[in-house]
Amino acid sequence: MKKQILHVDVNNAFLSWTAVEMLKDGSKLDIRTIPAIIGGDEAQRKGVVLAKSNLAKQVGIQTGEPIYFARKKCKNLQIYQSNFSIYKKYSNDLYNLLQEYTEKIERFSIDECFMDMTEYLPKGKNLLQVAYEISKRVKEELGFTVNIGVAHNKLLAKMASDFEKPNKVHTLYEEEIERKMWNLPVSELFMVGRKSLPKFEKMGIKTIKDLAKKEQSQMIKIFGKYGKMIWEYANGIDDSEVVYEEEKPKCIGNSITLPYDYNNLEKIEEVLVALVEQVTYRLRNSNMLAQVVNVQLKTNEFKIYSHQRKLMQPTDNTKIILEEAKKLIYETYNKTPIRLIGVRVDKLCEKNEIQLSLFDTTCEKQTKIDKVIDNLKGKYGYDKITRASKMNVDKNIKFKD
DNA sequence: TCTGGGGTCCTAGGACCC
DNA sequence: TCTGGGGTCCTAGGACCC
Repeated sequence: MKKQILHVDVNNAFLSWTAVEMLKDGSKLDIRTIPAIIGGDEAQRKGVVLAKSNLAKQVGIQTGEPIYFARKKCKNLQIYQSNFSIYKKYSNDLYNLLQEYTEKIERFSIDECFMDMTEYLPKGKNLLQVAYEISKRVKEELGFTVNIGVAHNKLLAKMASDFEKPNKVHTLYEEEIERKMWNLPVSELFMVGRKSLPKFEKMGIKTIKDLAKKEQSQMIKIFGKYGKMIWEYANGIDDSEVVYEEEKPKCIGNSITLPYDYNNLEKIEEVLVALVEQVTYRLRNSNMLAQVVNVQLKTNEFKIYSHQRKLMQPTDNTKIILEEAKKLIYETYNKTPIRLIGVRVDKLCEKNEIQLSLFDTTCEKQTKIDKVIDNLKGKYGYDKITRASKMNVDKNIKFKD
């Protein structure tokens, strides 16, 4: 039986949600109707475009580009700061509304959901009618608009939701692939990024149809697994399921671009402490243990070095992970100016999956300290409680909760 | 490029085992 | 050692997504 899939994608999510929040706060201005972007803090060297209004898009502003360039393209561009706690709230509002239609919802990102409606179509309604109903309700009840892709698999639903925007519903059934999808440039295909584009061009692949018409064996020969996947995508083939049960994270990371390049291991270490504290806090909150610690340094020339090491035992202990991270930093740092520092814990496992007896007794004291601090953070706010070491960190750096 | 931050997945190469 | 072949595990790096 064919699957009945919807892909719901919020139009200009961060910008729309900011607009709705501002209107709710009494603003007379709807920033969706002017050239506007959501961006990071330029003073903190995080000045990239995170979202744009349609008018900003019309002058050629692109997501991910430096605000500096965006401003050049548009003199009267309005720039608003991102606020992820607001985005999370609106994302949840959307998810709750969608849940009235099916329990099989995959939260693909903060602003995108896949819905498997196969066993959940209401009597007398088809998939397309449900899509229109959702579209209308989201706009009326939540105040922002979505694009909805209607198809028989996830890939085609996702491609469909990317057609004309905003506030549109599009179908992409198998018999429509040739007419609606094959004429698009191959760069529009999901999972075709800027690195593979030049390679495709050399092979004479310009459109999705060009890719679809290549021999699959040739694509596999050149690109391996990746080649197989995108050839199937170009042909509208995708049998993956909507993953509606919440999955445990596989890694947890935190990184920060520094306000200026660091040349000094001590300063790097101070930042590292704050990053590790946040990562291990989240790790404990998710009831997981880490088996691998990874650190990452980005130089002023954007070269990225990373080092990782497997731990003797899985842990969620701040001190153990910090010690490992410090060692890794010593091994990674080669005295070039550092632009970004990152810490990640990897190969996570469930806490109850492993034997805790030995682990518990060897670092009982540290575990208790972590617990006390976590409780205080939970009670008074993450940023209100801090270890003494973090007090020394550059006052210019704004860490995240 | 004056180029963020959070993830997932894949691959190549080396170490080590029998 | 002028050293085979297959398998697993580990690390570094890179591609892609939003």
